[in-house]
Amino acid sequence: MGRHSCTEKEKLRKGLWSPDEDEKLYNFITRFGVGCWSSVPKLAGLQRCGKSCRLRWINYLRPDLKRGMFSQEEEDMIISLHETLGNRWAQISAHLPGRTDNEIKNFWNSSLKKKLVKQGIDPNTHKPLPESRDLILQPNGLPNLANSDEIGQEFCPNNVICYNSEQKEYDPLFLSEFQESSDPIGYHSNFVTDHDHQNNQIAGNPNSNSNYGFNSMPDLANFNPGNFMDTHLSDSSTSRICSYLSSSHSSNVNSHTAIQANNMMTSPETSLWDFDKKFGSMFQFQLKDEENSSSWQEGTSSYIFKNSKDFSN
DNA sequence: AAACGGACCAACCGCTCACAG
DNA sequence: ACTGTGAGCGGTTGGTCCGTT
Repeated sequence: MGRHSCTEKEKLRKGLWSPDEDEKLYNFITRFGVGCWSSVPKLAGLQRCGKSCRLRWINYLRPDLKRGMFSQEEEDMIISLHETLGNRWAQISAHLPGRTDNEIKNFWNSSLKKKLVKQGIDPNTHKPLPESRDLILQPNGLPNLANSDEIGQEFCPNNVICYNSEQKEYDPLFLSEFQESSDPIGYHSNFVTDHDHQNNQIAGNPNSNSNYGFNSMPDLANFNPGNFMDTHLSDSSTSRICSYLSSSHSSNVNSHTAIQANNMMTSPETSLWDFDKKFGSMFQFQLKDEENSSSWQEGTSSYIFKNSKDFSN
């Protein structure tokens, strides 16, 4: 007898989450906190398995998620942590606040791994590849000057010329790789400063040139809920917006969001989980009723989640 | 303009672990 | 000690986007 996925037991939805589902889950978790995931779908009125809800919350809806491009510091830290921890993404993500294991894993597989290979470093062992080039770049993108005697050209930060010393040929690909990793502001435009973080300006700011799929995000730094239009939204924007809205009363966005998230988790309302054991179906009714009573958060978030594509397939 | 291919990322699957009964 | 259940984790897949031909 093989295992069955949670969606096989009942007719449960799979695939991408709709804004409506996101809203239900977000409202439920912010109200009652994280408890027994297996009863979340029932209580929140979702046709999903608890596992799917958990993943959606952790990887997407959580208000303390950072999103946006990885900074050079984060990149270095991932490489360094991977060297000691291996593919233990959850442990690695524990060292990077606001980043999920899934996000780091994807970043590693899609970008960092290739970058290391091109730098002549085995991404598994973090040691130089046997056939690696003579010029080994450090994780921060700078050349390892310990080997500089063997390098045909001197290292010059603004006018670097790189040679494969076997062929003594100019290697444009290698050069572009170097620039990409060493010039985070210019070429990549993905450098995220502490200042950016503090002002929550990373995602959605068209000036930030984020190429991580948040191009349709609104500029949250200048966001005005009154002028908020449907066109500002994408399916990947909702958590950021909720985060913003949740914290819009405070000038210190990040700390307020963190406190709110913390309060959320320790909310006395989490007693719902005990309550559910006895009065599950009855409470579901009550919960639906409560959703109709509006608060600023529900009002704004349902406004947000209503938008976007049709996910009803 | 259409077809194609690669990159990226969200989400699923299946396994392991922890814990309660 | 054993068993069942739920949570957590890592590998993998499939859809979408975007650049190239």
